[in-house]
Amino acid sequence: MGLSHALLAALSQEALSGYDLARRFDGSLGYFWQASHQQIYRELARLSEQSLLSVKLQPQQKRPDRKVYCLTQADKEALVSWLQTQVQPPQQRDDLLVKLYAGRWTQPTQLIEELMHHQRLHQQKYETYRQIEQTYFADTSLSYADTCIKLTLDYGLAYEQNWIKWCEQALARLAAFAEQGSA
Amino acid sequence: MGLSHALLAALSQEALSGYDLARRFDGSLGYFWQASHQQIYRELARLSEQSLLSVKLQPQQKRPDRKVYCLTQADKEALVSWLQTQVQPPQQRDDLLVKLYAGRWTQPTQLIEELMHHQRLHQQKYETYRQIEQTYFADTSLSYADTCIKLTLDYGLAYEQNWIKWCEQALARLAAFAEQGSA
DNA sequence: AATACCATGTAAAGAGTTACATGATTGG
DNA sequence: CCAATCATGTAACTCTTTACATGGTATT
Repeated sequence: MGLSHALLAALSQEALSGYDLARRFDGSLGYFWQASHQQIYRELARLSEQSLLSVKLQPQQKRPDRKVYCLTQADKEALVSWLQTQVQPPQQRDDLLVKLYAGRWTQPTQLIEELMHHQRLHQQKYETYRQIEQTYFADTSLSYADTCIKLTLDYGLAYEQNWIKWCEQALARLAAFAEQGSA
Repeated sequence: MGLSHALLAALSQEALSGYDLARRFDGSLGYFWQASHQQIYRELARLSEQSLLSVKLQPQQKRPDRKVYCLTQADKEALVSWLQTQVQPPQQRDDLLVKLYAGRWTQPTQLIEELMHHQRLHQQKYETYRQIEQTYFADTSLSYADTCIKLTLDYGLAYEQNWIKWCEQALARLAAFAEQGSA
C-alpha cells in the first residue's frame, strides 16, 4: 500500500490529475518515491473505485478530459490516522553493490568505470536538488508545513551527497589495484 | 532479475544451501540487498530448473537433506558477463519520508517520536556493521577481492551514518515547532 | 515446557516494470 | 516536419510480501 499513501499525501496538499501526479513523482516526491504513470493511473482507478478518494471530470476543449482527484474529509482522516501508525525503514536493493560484492571476478577498471558513471548520475541529481532548494526554500524561516517538505528535500540532498562521497573513496581504493594490474 | 544476480554473486564465492543464503542476506549481503527465505527457495528452484546453477543433495542423518547450490563454469561466465553490463541506481521508496511530506496534518511531536524510533534502528544497524568491520576487516591491507567486499560494508556504514545525521538535524528543526505548539 | 534454530517448501495477493496503444497541441 | 508535452489508459509479466505448512534438534 506504499504508493497509495504517497498519492494521498500529494493529494492532501492540492487536487491533481494522474498526469500532474506523475510530474510530482518526477519532482518533489521523487526525492523519496518513484512511480510510473502506469502505476499511478492504475492505483488512482483502484482507490476511486473503493471510494478512498473522489474524482471530478474537468472537460477541456482541445485535449482529453482531465480527471482531477481530491480527498474528501474522510479520506484525509484516513491519511492522518496512517500518519500515526509506525512504518519500517525501506528495503535496500542495489545492483551496483551486488556487482562490487562479486567484483573479484572482473577487472578493477571495469568497476571504476561503472562507479564513475553512477557518481555522475548522483552528482546531477544533487545539483538538481540544490537548484530546487535555492528556488523554493531560500527563505530562512519556514513554516511548520514547509519545514516538513524541506526535510524531505534535505534527505534527498544528504542521500546524494553521501553517495558521491562514498564513490570517491571507493574509486580511490580501486585505483590502487588498477595501477597494479596494468603495471 | 535482481535477486538472481545477488544469489549468483553469493554462490560465486562459495557453495551454499538455500538456508545458508537466507543467513547471508541477514548478514553480509544485507547491507545492500534483502530477501526472504521464500523468495530465495523459489528463485533457486527456478534457476536450477533452467540450469543456471547446479545442485548437489547433501544427505544428513538427523535433519532434512541439504540442497547445496554451486555455479558451473558456464554459470560463472554468465555472472561475469552481467558484471560488464551497466546497471541503474535503485528506486527509492521510503514511507517515513511520505509521512514527513504530509507532516503538516499531524503534530510535530508525532513525527519526532517516529523519527527517534527510526534513528534508534539505524543506530543499531550502524553498530552491528562496526562490529563486523572490526571483526573481519581489522587488517589494514586488504586484497582486491576483500576490498570489493569491504566497499559494500563501507556503503552500509555510510548509509546508516548519513541517516542518523539527517535524523538529528530533522529532530532539531521539528523540536522548535513542538515547543511552540505546547507553549 | 518453551523457545530458537535447522531445513525445506507452496500459494495467494499485492506491487512494480515493460510493452503496447491513442491522439491532439505547441514550439522550433 | 519533428520532437516534446499534454492526457489517458490496458495487458502481460516479474518481483515481493504474507500466510500457511511441516518436523526434527538443541538449549534453557
